[in-house]
Amino acid sequence: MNIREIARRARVSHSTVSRVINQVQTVDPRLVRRVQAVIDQVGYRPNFQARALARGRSHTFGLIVSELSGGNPFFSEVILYFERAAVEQGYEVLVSFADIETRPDHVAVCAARMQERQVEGIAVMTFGMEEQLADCQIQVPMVYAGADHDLPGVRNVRINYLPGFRDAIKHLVEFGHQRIGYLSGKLSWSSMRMRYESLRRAMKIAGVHFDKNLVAECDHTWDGGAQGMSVLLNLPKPPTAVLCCNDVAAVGALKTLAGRGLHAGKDIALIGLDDLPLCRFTQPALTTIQFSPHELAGLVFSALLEQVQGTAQKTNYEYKTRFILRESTCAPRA
Amino acid sequence: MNIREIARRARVSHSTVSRVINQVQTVDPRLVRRVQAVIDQVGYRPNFQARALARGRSHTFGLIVSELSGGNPFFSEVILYFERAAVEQGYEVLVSFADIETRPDHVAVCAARMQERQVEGIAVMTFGMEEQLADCQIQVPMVYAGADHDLPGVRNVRINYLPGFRDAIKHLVEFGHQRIGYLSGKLSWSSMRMRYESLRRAMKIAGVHFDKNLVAECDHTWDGGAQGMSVLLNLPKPPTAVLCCNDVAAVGALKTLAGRGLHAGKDIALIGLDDLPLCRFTQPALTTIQFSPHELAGLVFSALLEQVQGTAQKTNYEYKTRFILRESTCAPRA
DNA sequence: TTGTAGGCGTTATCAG
DNA sequence: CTGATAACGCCTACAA
Repeated sequence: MNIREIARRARVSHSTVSRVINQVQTVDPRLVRRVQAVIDQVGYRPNFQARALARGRSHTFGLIVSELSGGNPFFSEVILYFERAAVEQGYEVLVSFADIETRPDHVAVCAARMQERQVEGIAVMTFGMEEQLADCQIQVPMVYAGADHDLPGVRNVRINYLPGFRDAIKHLVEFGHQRIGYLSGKLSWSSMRMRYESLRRAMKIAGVHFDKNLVAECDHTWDGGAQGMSVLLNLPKPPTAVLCCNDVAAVGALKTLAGRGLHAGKDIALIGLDDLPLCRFTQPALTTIQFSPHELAGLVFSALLEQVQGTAQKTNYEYKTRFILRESTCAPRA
Repeated sequence: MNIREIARRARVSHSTVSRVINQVQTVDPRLVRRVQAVIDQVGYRPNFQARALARGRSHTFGLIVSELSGGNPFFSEVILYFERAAVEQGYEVLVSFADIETRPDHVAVCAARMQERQVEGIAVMTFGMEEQLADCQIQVPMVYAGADHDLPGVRNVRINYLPGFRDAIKHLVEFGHQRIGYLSGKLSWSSMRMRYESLRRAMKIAGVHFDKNLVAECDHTWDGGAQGMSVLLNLPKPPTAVLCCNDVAAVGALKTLAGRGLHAGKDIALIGLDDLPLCRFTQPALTTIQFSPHELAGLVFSALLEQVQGTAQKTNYEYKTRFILRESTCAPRA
């Protein structure tokens, strides 16, 4: 069923059908009704691909997230809210999971596939393994989230981790903590480097001595957090408070603590990052640094839309983290 | 940059370029090299939309999940594995989140949008609110996951909850439990009805008295689980063991227990459903009924592919749940 | 206001 | 084996 068949049945030309479909106001109301009747009757729906081809616009965006997202609820929300924003603006979303761990070029592969699909823009939310794209030939507007340096001609929604870390450290210092540890993700990821740097700056601002030995570079996963916390606890003088590179790692850390009969918020202070819905349901409820997938997805989408529409006024966007106080912190324990 | 421009630069006809792109073997090797050189040089990529239009195949599938998935890691894995399977077969995936709570017709709206995009098939993984689609005019193959009855002309990957529930109940009965409670999701969802029915059957098989008063119909969310557990604990004679409609609700229940100074695996037996990665990291590690998003996504994708290719031999597919023993159960407490 | 003709980028069917 | 030519379904001047 196509536009010509509708035209035949409604005894008009296919142009008229096209006009009716596109709500062109200059069509005779009687013809509109006649055409619409046929359309409704046969349940006709315009072919988006043909439309895109003729108009030269696909009304589709690409969204690349990292495959590690699998177990991490953060990304599922990013996808949800990005998609929702897109649909509101009449866009569709092509999602790709880039296997950035084992295939360094996978982001580029995904981007290339999307480009074949004529996406009008691509949002890259892999948080730290995106530099590889700098050299590959992508011809459509791209927006990154959380890249550590602005690539030429590419928009980047910067993540400002400092406010969150600063208030977190301030909070710990008020409790009297001086030995503050950190469960870092792999520092080969730029987002992990940024978090690490923000922590250092926050500690400097607060005037706390930064001890490199209290940093465990693990993996921003459940298991990674569990292992990292083991490492910290096995130190001759373990930290009295620990920040984590994300909530998932923090929950992993909680397991290790439990295994040793320790309680966050009582024996040790623990702080996560992301503010997953889960945080409200751990024992104790996890104090964290908010990094809202909802807001971030909205910001990235807006940035991409502006790029595509050419209405971009701002040259850089920023997402500010903030500290969320719950129950997993406490004063240092002797 | 299009096929004609490549042709001009390589001094051949666009047909030849098309043949080179499509690896037609009968082309003169010298021409192949010449064309390929130009393609590489200008970084040309074929326009998938035009291709789809000409071929009459979009190589795209639609995947509809429920919007509630936001906070629930289960769906993020479903999307990941479905997409991965699709890409392996040369398909792309259009994901939609259906807001089935507040917009009863949203699944149909999403499906319609996908149809305009010429998807070759649609997978509906909303687990229980899909009946509304029975009457809407979708012209492409569809596969459901976990619908409670087989709709005409529509494939359904049945979820067999019984094995998981049967072994779970058996396990509890061996511990000596007789007062077994259940935290159900809304029974207006067919998947929740199916779980409920499977539980009843499992208890019948085990010869345990089924007490309707020990069932709390809440919501399959973190908060829902927390509230439901409150209801059960407030009963004059609370259950000694509780099964939950999913892991997220179980984690919510854990919070309520903690708030009352009770411990799963010590004071009360608690069993979830889904086997999220998170289960290994709760305190105690959550015993659960496995419902693997990975396997399910693979099964649904295969079913859809078979439908589309017309190679479907099986008329029904089944996913079997299974019991996963961890540490959140114990003998009943006096 | 309506219809005709041409084009979007590709594939497919023919002769040559 | 190659190259015109005609689809695919739609949009859009331009002409009527």
